[in-house]
Amino acid sequence: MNLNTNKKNAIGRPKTFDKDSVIKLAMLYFWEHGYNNSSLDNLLLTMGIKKSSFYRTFTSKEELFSACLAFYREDILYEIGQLNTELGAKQAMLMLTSGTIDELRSSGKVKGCLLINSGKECYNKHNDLSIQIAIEFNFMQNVFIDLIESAQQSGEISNKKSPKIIAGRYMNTLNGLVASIQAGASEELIDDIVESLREMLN
Amino acid sequence: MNLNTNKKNAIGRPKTFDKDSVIKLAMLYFWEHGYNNSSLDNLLLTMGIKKSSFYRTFTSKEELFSACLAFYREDILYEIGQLNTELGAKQAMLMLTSGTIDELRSSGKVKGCLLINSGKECYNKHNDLSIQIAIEFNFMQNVFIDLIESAQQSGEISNKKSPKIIAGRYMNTLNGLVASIQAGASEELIDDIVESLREMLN
DNA sequence: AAGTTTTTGTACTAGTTGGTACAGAAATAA
DNA sequence: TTATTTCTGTACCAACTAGTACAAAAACTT
Repeated sequence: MNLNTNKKNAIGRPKTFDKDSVIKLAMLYFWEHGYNNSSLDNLLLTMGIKKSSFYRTFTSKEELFSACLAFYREDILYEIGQLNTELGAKQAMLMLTSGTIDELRSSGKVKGCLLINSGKECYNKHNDLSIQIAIEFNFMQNVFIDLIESAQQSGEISNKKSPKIIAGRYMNTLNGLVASIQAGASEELIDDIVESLREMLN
Repeated sequence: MNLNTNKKNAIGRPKTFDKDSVIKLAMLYFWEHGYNNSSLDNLLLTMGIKKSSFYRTFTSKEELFSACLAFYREDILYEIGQLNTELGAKQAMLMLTSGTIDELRSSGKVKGCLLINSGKECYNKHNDLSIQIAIEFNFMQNVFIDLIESAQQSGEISNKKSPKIIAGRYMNTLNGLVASIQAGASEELIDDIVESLREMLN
């Protein structure tokens, strides 16, 4: 993707970085370290741009994070879409769980969902961000509801509860699993919650 | 409780504050604001003591928080014990859910479990605290397992799954509920997760 | 070459952070 | 009164925070 495609004949020195690319890098850093624990200096290092360039492109750290939340939503949406066409809706949903466990086994840690992490972090403190997080969260819920619905229609899932209920409970349990892991849950507890997640999609 | 009971004849000016009392005040502040977002200055204000007195009693903010985590565990343990003798084990467990919903309805917010909140906050960043959180978390899990077991024996709960599994899933779902609320979940989603929590204890 | 735009680099601001140092007042026992 | 201990108050410290200001170099179009 050429970042100057639409500006081939622009006057002056051309931009040397793509806004979306640095947003993605920032998003990954935020995801790993959290909003408050991501200092602007560290973000600039991972984005590979200087402070002056940053403030020419973004108005504040908060606005950058806002862009990252939107990017995250789009990114997940794309990934889920890929998994859905490759493996089907049920397996796509199960990948959310197995991906978390794989991450834990390989790195010893789990990052969890950026929206859930940020929801906790911004709750009470960053009102504008909390409002956006709620919007993104509910958007994602609807994506998962559609997945469950199509898995029911294709017969992948025989559970007759409404897609809304299945999706809500599944995602809630998955988010609980991440919290439990991060609080130091035993292998035994983790394994059983994973089992309960699998049962939900039968 | 007289704080000088065991020091009636101590030489010098007697202590004017009780260590446990200020730990409790600090715990409540940490619980509401989180570890990183609780500045020492604000903690000192709520504890009602001066910096010099603080560092005479505690060695650091981290050590204070460690004491708060232990206090929290003991506090919850006592509260659960009270509910257990007053209402029985099943109702005591259900109170964890209804208390969360009551808190949401009356204040518009939920604090969640201090251990879960701190687990997320300290994960990757404060190793010593993470270790302690894991210990406290697993201690609490065992408390809930005992409650489920006694509720099964008394016939309050007819669910035949093992107490470990029921307690694990119940607490995991409750922690997920808090995360969902803080991320901006709809009333409908909240209501159904509460319903699923009730079903678990049938 | 001239004009335009984005880059880098350095320096700075004002506020907050956890923690230290120390003087002096207050409260007690002996 | 004296010794002892804890209290308050004030003044620091060094590190870090998000954000600003501005000069100069670099890369492009015309």
